[in-house]
Amino acid sequence: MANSPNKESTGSRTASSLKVINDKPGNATAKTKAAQSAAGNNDTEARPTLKTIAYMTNLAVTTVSRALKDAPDISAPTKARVRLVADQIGYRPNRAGIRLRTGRTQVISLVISLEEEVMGITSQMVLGISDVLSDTPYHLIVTPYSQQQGPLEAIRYICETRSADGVIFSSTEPDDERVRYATAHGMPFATHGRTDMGIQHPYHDFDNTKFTLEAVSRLAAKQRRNLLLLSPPASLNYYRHCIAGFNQGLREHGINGHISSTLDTSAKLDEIEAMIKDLLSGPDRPDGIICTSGSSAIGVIAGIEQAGLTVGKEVDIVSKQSISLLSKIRKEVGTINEDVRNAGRQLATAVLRSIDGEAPENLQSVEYPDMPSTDLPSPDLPSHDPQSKD
Amino acid sequence: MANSPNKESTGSRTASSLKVINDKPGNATAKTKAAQSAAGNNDTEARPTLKTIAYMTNLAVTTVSRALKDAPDISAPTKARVRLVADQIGYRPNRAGIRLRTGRTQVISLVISLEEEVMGITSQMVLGISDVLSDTPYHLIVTPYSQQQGPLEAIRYICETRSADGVIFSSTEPDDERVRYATAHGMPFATHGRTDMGIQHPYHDFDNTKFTLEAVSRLAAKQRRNLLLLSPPASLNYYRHCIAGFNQGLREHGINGHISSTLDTSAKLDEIEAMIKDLLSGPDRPDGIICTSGSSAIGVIAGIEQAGLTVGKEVDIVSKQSISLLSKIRKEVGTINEDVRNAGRQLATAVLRSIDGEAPENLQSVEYPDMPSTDLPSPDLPSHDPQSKD
DNA sequence: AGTAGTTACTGTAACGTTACAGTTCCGCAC
DNA sequence: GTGCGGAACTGTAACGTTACAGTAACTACT
Repeated sequence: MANSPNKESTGSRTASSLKVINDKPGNATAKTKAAQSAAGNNDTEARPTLKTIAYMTNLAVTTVSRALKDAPDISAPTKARVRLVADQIGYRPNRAGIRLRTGRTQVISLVISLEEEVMGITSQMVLGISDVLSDTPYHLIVTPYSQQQGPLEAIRYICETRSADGVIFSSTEPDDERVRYATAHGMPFATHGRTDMGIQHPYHDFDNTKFTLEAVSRLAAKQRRNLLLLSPPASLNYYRHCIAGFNQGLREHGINGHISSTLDTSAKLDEIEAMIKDLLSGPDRPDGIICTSGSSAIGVIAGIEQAGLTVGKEVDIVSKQSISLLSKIRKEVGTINEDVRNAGRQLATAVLRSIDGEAPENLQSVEYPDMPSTDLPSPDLPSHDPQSKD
Repeated sequence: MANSPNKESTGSRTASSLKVINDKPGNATAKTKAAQSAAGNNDTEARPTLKTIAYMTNLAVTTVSRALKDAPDISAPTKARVRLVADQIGYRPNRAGIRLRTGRTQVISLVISLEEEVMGITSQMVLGISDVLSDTPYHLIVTPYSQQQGPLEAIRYICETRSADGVIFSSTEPDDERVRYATAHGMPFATHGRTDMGIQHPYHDFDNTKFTLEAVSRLAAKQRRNLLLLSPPASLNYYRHCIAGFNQGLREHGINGHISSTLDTSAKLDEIEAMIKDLLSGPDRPDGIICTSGSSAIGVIAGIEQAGLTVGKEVDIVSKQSISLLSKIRKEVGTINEDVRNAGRQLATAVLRSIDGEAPENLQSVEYPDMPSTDLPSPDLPSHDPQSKD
C-alpha cells in the first residue's frame, strides 16, 4: 500500500533556492562538485535527496544514509542532527534509488482474476491489506490476470521482473502450481486458502469445514432432512473442506443430502437461478440449501421464488457471506460471516513477516467467526525503519 | 496495473552462463570491462539487462536502448537483430532504472478511503482500471487514506514523492481541494464525478440528474405521489445533480416529494433502516423512495419491512445499483445501473491520455445506461512502445 | 579535393541509493 | 614513541537506464 502520507512530512519546504555559500575547504575535488549540484539543485522545486542533507549538514552522503538508518558507526549527535535536517526539509527516500540499488521494491502484489468478482470480496481484501501496509513503507499493487493467460503467468511475471517483494493470491488449489513456482523462485507469498501439496507456506484460510458443519446443524435444527450443497468449484482446495463438513454434518444428524454436481458457485447467477428452479420442481427436492458463497445465494433465492416457493417455508438457506447483505435483505436466510477484510490483514501480515524471514509454519492461520482466528502477531519490521518510509 | 505478463516473454532463458569468448579487439578499455561484467553476469540466474544484449549483439548499451525504442537513428537491420536477441533472452526493462533516470514511474494510483465501501464498488473500479492498464506498461497502486488524515494527504503524498504518473480518485466535491492541489502540482489525474470550480480536468461521471429524473418518472408511473429522495452526502458534488433531477421530475409530474435532511447514503445500514421505519410510521408517509446508492436500498427495504409494509405494495423503490444484486434478490425494486467497471475504464483511459498531454476538455465523459457513454477513444500511448512493456 | 551533411553508431554522465573499502584521529598499551 | 584498535567518518563504485554530446565513415555538393 502506499503507506499513508506520514507524520514527519509536515515540512513541505524544499531545499530549493540554496546558493553555494559554504564550500568545504578541506577535501577538495569531489566534495565541491557535490556541494554545487546539491545546492544548485534545480532552483525550481526539486525533492531533497541525501545529497541535499549531506550538503546542509556538511557530511558525506554515505554518512547521512547511514545516520538515517540508525547504523552503529554514526555518533548519536550526528544522527540527531541529520534527522532534524531531514525532517525539516521533508526528506523522503527515493524509491527508485533504493529499488535499483538494493533490489527491494517495497511492494506487495495482490493477484486477482479479471473475471472473478464475488460481491466486493476484492474490495474487502484490498482494504484489509491496506490496513496493515499503511503503517509500513510498502505499497500495494493489484496485478490482475485474465483467463486466457492463466493465474500462473501473473506470478511468473512478478518473479521474473522482481516487481514485488511479496505476493498474495487466492483461489488456491490442492496442488497449486503458483505455490510451487513462488516457492521455487524464493518469492515470499501468502495464500488465501490452504493447499495440500507438502509444501509449507504462509496462508490464511476460513474454516469451511466448520462452516458447512454448522450450516447442516442449523438446517437440521429446522427439521430439514434433504440438503443440497452448492459447493465451490471442485478444483479449489476448499471444495474438499466444504464437502468434509457437509458429509460429517449429514452423518451426525442422520439426514440426507447431496452435492450439486452440475453447479457450483462459479456459475452465473442466472444459471444458478435456473438450475435451482429446476431442482425444486423435480422429485426428491431439497428442503435446505447451503451456499458456499454470498453471491450464489442471491441466485438460489431467485430460483426458489421462480419455483413458486418461499425461503423459510418450503426451503431454508444457510449461506456464507462476506458482507452483511443477505442477512439484512433476507432475514430468513441463515448466514455465517467470513471476514475477508480480516483475511487481508492476516495475509498482509504473513507476507511481511515472511519477507523478514519468519518460517512459514508460523504464518498460517485459520479463521472461524465464533472461534476467533489464530491471530498472527503484528509484524515487527526490523529491517525497515518506520521513520524512513517514503 | 501490472501489465499482464506479456507475449514476448516466452523465452525464460537467461544469458546466465555465458563466458567471455568474443572480446571486441577494437576499442579497448571500457568495452572489455562491460563485456566481462555482462558475460560474467552472475552465473546464477541474473535478469538480462541492456548490457547483456549489448554484449551479445556487440553493440553499445545506448544503441541497444535506442534500438528497442525504435529510435530513428538506428538502422533497421540492427533494430531487428536487437529485438530478436531481446526476445530470445526474455529481456524486460528494469522499472527502477527507468524510473530513476526518467522520473516516470509507470504507475497509476487509485486513491480510496479505508472506511468507505459501498458494496464492491472498489472492486469494480479496480477491475475497470485494470482492463485498460493490462495493455500498457502501467501498474495500478491502491493508495488508501484514513479518515483522520483526510483525502488530500494521499494526493499530497503521491505528488511529493512522485510515486505515480497519474491519480484517480472519487467522492468529488463541488470545490475539491484535491483537484486544486493536483492541478497546481502538475500531477495528471481523473476524477470519478465532476466538480464545479472553474478548473477543467479529466473526469468520468454518472448522469445522476437523468437518474433521479427517471426514477421520479418510474414512481410517478406507478401512481406514487409523495416521494422521498435518499440523497448522497450534501458535501459531494453529485448531491446537486441528484437534487436537480429529483426536483425537475417532481415538477414535470406535478407530484410531491422531499429530500431526507437527516439521512444520506453514507449512513450505516442500521441507521437507514431505523430512520425509514420511523418515517413510514409517521404522518404523510412517502409512497416512493429513491435510493442513490445500492447499499442504502438494502437498509431502506429492511426499514420498510420493519414498518410492516411491503415493497411494491404501499411503497415503491427505485435505486441505483452498481452490481446486479437488488434486481435479482428483490425484483420489486426498480433499478438503474451505474457501470462502475466501465467508469474505471474511462478514468484509466483519461489519465493515460492526460499523461500523454491531451487537453482535459477532451477527457471528460458522462454516462447514462440507455444513452451510452460519450466514449473516450482508446489511448494511443505514443511514448511507450507496447513491445517494451516490462 | 575539400567541406558539409547524413547515417549509424559510441561514450560519458547522471538519476538516488547503499555496500564496501578505505581514512583519519584519538586514546591506550607496551 | 611506536603500534594497535576502535570510533566516526569519507570516497568510490555500482544497480539499469537514458539524455546528450560526440565520432567515424560514407555520400554529395561545390
